[in-house]
Amino acid sequence: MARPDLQLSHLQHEKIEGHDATSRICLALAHVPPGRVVTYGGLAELAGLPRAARLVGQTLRKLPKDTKLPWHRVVNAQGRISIPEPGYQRQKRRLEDEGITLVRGKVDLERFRWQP
DNA sequence: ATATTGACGAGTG
DNA sequence: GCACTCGCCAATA
Repeated sequence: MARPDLQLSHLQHEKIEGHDATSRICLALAHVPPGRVVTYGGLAELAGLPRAARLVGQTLRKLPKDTKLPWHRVVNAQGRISIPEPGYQRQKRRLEDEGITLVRGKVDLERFRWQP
């Protein structure tokens, strides 16, 4: 992995192709707008890596704590937060701060899923 | 080079 | 809804 955490300013107009898996995932993630969410599998597809949902999880897991990337906008296919405490609370808080509410522990994907 | 490991997902009972 | 299995795939060990 050449670049574990790319800076947003460097991502904006960069092409997806030609990067390693980690970079492509970060690039795709940087495009997910506030107030919307994507699933791990969905992000993998956006990154051009179909069926690499687990790789997305593995990649997000090691992002630096102070990353500017919207890691919190990624939930699992059931709309549930997929990380253990204390991360769970951190992510939930961040989502709610963007107006994304969790009903019975789940995000309503019908309403908040982002589709470019 | 082989085996294990998941912030996963779809299918089944 | 819950528990389990199986397939997936790159990173790690």
